[in-house]
Amino acid sequence: MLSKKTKYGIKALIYLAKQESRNPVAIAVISKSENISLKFLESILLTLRKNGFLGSKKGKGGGYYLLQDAKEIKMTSIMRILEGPISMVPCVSLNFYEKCDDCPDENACGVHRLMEQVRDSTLTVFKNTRLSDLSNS
Amino acid sequence: MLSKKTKYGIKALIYLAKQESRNPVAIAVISKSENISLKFLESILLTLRKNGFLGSKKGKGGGYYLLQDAKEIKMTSIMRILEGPISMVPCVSLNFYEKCDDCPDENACGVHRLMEQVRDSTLTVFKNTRLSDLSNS
DNA sequence: CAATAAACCTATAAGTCCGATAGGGTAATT
DNA sequence: AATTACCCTATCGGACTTATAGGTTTATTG
Repeated sequence: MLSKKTKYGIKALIYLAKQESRNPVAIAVISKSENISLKFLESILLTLRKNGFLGSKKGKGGGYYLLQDAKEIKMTSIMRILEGPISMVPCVSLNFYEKCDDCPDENACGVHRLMEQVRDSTLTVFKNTRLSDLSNS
Repeated sequence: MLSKKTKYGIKALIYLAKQESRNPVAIAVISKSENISLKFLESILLTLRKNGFLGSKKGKGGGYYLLQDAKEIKMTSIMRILEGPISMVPCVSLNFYEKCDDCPDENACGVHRLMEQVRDSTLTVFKNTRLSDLSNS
């Protein structure tokens, strides 16, 4: 399941990508437009800023803005920051690998092989989608 | 994330598919072989039986066995029984659809469109994989 | 027919994680 | 100086997952 954190985060990024200028947009504005709890969104945008996606400006007229062009932002990187692993199982994760307790031999494990395929197909979608693909139209 | 319930369920099904005969296999046997908590596995096999995947036999010499040929069992149906929705978001689910609270127009939602693609690509994997594909080799 | 084996069923405990809230701190504008 | 809006930490309630406990029923076997 996609967490609301990720869902809201992507929605906010799309919102910012739709802006014509790169003027800061206040959290409250995004929050109202997208029906997202203000405080929750606050924490999400904070992590997006800390991870280099967003810049921020304090004080009156302040807010968040995209640091890169939406065409340059791959969904893989957004997903990994907000959601964490893309794989359904840690033993198949490229960026968040963990061994299974129960499984003595990954190569002999059918679940492992199945989940590798799922990971690859999902990854293909995220790799081929940029933020701009979601904000246009 | 794939729940342990699903992971264990699939492993048990693979184990049963690997049996040469269709003689019943006791839960305890599978539990030990696959390092799965006995009681937990018990409840998983029970739901698999109630959903028509497994038959069971009580008493001494009893256990569980596959009802269909492993070639006939699609991963989609296993996943939907054990894990529930295949989509990452309810608003995109074919079998477990739910509307989003926040989203006024699904077609205008970028997350929605992205997750449709993820659903389709994952679904393709599950549709093209049968239990026999995981138990052979 | 008694003993045993193994599936069946319900309840519940323990733990974890998510979503949300609270409350104040800090920096920039007016 | 006052206001605005981002920054940061802590915490809470609820939901879900994993696992355990304990007993019931059915079938086999000696």
